[in-house]
Amino acid sequence: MQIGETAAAAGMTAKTLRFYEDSGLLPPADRTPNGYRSYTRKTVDRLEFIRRGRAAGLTLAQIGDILSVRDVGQSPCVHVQDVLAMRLSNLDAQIAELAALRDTVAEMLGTAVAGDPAICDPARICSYL
Amino acid sequence: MQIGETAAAAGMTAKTLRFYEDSGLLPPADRTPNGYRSYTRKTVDRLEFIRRGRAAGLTLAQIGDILSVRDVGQSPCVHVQDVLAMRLSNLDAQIAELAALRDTVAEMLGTAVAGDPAICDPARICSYL
DNA sequence: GTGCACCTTCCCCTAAACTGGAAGGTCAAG
DNA sequence: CTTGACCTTCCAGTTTAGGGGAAGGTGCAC
Repeated sequence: MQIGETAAAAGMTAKTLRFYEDSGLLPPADRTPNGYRSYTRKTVDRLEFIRRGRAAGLTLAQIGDILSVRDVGQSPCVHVQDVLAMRLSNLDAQIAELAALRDTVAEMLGTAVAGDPAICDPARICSYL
Repeated sequence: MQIGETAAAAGMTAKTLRFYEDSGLLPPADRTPNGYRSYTRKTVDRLEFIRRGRAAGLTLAQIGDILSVRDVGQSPCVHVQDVLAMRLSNLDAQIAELAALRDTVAEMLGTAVAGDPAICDPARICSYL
């Protein structure tokens, strides 16, 4: 597949794929004789993984860490285990943090819905937030 | 109050206040005869509102929308509800993605632990770390 | 009258994750 | 043979939320 088709399949632009290659999230693409990048279905899978990570609010660097561990397969390497364990606890911490924020926002929203808009005092802005 | 004192009262820096003024989140400050910006307690309230919004993960643009609705004399409550509801559903989606990713990583870790660490070649497998 | 801590504007810098555009190569269709 | 849709590299700009630091004014204490 050419870059545009691959990008479209993953819901991205060709620019983004080149950017990911430069950033090390994608390995240097195979080239056809004319110099065009050539991709396979596996690239689309990888891009979708990246997209899900981005949707989860991970940085490209964090996603890259996970991918690079994934790239060595199911290696029994102790260091890989360490990295994975660390990623896992980072993820747990991040989830806990977001969950706490979620509760805070839900509470703000609860207050907002419970309040009578007519009573909202413009001078104090809005006491919900 | 001078800018530094006001900023400190809101847990911010003077730079941030000037930036908020430039960004339209604060109205152009009153000036003392010597040209210094002069603030009142109301400014601190506004800054604290901004800080709470930021803590909830709202962008300055979203906070600015809420403030500008209030600034034309309308109660921003309904708008605040909308923004908070949207933020809440963003958070839920983000948490769900992170949880799915967490499972993936946990599974990778399970596979890694199942292997035999003794056959790990640190020079080859872990060189990218 | 000199420090010192404030304040002012101005402009540049940061990181992350792209996006746009220029200048040019490739290829199938009409 | 040319048009149009692709592709290539490279360089530059955008956005978010400020931070750094220069060059200079102000005001109070000693």
